[in-house]
Amino acid sequence: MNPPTIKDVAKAANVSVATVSRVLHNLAGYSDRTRQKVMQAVEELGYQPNAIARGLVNKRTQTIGVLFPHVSSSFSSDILHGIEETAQEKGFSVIVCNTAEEGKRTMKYLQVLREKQVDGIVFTSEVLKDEYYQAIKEMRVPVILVNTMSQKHMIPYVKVDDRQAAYHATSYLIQKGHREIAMISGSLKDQIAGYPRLEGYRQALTDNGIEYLESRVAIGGFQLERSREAMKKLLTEAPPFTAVFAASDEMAIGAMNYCFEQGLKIPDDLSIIGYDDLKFARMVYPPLTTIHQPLTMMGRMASEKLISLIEHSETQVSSSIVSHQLVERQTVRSKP
Amino acid sequence: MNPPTIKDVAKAANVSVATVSRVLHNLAGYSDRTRQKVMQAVEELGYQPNAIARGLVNKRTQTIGVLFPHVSSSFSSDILHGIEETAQEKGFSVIVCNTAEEGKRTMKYLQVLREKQVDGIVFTSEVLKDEYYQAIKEMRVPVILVNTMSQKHMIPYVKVDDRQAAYHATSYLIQKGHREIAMISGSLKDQIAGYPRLEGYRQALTDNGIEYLESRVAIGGFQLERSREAMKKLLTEAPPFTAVFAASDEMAIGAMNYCFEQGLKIPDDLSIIGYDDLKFARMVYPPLTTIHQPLTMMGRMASEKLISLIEHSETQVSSSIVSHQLVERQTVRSKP
DNA sequence: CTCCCTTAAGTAAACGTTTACTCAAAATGA
DNA sequence: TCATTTTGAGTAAACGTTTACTTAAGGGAG
Repeated sequence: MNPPTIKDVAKAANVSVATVSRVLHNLAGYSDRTRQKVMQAVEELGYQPNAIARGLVNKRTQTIGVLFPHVSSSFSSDILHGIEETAQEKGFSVIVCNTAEEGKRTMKYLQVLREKQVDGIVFTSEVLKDEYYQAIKEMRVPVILVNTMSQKHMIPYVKVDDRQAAYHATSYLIQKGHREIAMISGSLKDQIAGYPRLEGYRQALTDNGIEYLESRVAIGGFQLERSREAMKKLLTEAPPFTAVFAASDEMAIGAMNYCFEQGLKIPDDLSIIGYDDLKFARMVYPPLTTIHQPLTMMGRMASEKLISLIEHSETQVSSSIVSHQLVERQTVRSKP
Repeated sequence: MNPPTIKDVAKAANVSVATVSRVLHNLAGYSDRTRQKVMQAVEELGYQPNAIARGLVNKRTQTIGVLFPHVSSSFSSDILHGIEETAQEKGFSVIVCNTAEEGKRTMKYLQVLREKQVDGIVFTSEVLKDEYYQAIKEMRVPVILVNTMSQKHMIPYVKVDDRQAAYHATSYLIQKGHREIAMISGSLKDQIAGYPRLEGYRQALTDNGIEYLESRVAIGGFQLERSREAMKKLLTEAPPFTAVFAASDEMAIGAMNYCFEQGLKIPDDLSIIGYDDLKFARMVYPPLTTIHQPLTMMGRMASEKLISLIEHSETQVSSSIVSHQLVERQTVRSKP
């Protein structure tokens, strides 16, 4: 009563397992008549190949692992969506691994992925510690970084240029006539979403002959509450300003929230530009002007790169800086 | 230069593979000295067991498959988060399967999961067609339904009582003094998020002696645009009303958006209550009063049930109606 | 008619584990 | 001291495939 195996098919069709395997793989070496017998047996028994057994001999599982710092965010799930989509098109399955805050579970998961013999790994939104790098190197499978990178190790990545995008956002505000521009930034220790974005902001200011004032930068985590506080701080402590660049949509929304509570109107009293273009950026009111990161596409690209690395074991690493896009909605207005 | 196998360890430790296996599994049958030799060899070679080989003999892969109609939504990713979390605690990995719109890829994915020999399946937010049921039955692995159910087949599920929750939402509006209450509903053909919620709404009205008017119900898809249109229709065509119950947060936000554009104030001019309590429900302004579905917890419960079914092959199905919660924020106000 | 090549198929090893058996030596008991 | 049990280990089959190698038969060229 166990699921039928290739042996059962062979017996039913009165041929050897090798022959069954051959017709199933469309290889040569059998007559049309044999083919028919085999197919019929397959049909009658409802035979389905066992990918585990196949994986054992082929040393390929057609499975990739994807590591995320926090699976539930809209951000990660958009990336995942892209990854999963092309993976499945190319015949791969994806195992999701939520590494939790601080990557507490990263090492454990890396081990699981190794034991499960995944063919490749996508590593997202987290800095690639040496420890991780070593572990992955030992597994001898390709990796792709998404929304993160490593200057120490040559690993292909897919991300937008955060510095440039932040520069773009800030320049846009300047171009709209703003000169007193505040920023809500992530932690400066954050080498991806923190420091580079601040640098882009600062550079844009400088390039346009505007003085960079530390007092106009508030550090607020990426969560809602922290950014409300940041906005509050900015509003009370900072010199007057007419626009703010928030390092994430979530921050922008938090800031907007606080402004509304204080009776400030957006964009009339204050312009705001966000970063990420998460789904809810266009759902809030007024719809948020922001920097669009093509997350789903980035996921797709990562998947493609990874799979081509797996299948052709190309050794050349090729990273992609994908271009962001500034999407104008209704939270920034020109200052006359 | 291939990864070391148990044989390599055996050779290095000068024992048989059986012995290595035994010490690795903490079984009896070896001296302390042998244990040490083995452990040392494991250490030196950096041996990691091959889960594929293990899966082949044990007929267990420690992997579950999770089917989603649309991976990228906040809704699904919260459920996924819960599932993944407890799965990993219990030593299981999860393969995500995005079945796409209309479950176009469901059958294909079911086959993949079968070939990959997953130990169980979580099926979410989609109606379980007979075809799916048959396929799963043939795989002989346990299934858990999340946010959906089947009255035809006895399959354990985890969901909130949509009818009751909608009743609750509507009653709440009534209790706040509203008597002219409109609704933005999903398709009535939707047996989960559509029809039952409308029924709950209607029942609450009736039970409170309020006439149910079909003109006060607008059908709008679950996306933003559709719900904006629905709100527009309501505003122009429906008799006057002071509150609206939206069958999803997304709908509620769309409706609010449209109201803002029309200069209506929420909750001053119109009260709105949503459904789901997605992350952004408390991020919009004003924060949305809504029905909370404990999605992450539902995911955890599903995982737990599934794994206990896998491990103890209990035959009793036990479903859970988890309780929703009405979370009061700022989009509903009492009518004097 | 032979020789050789092609075609159609079978045999068996290999993939890396787990585990039921087997077995020798050591420990125990009388 | 001898019989019996316990302990520490090894042997080999099994899991379900894939695939290199072998083989037998058939067909064509000379």
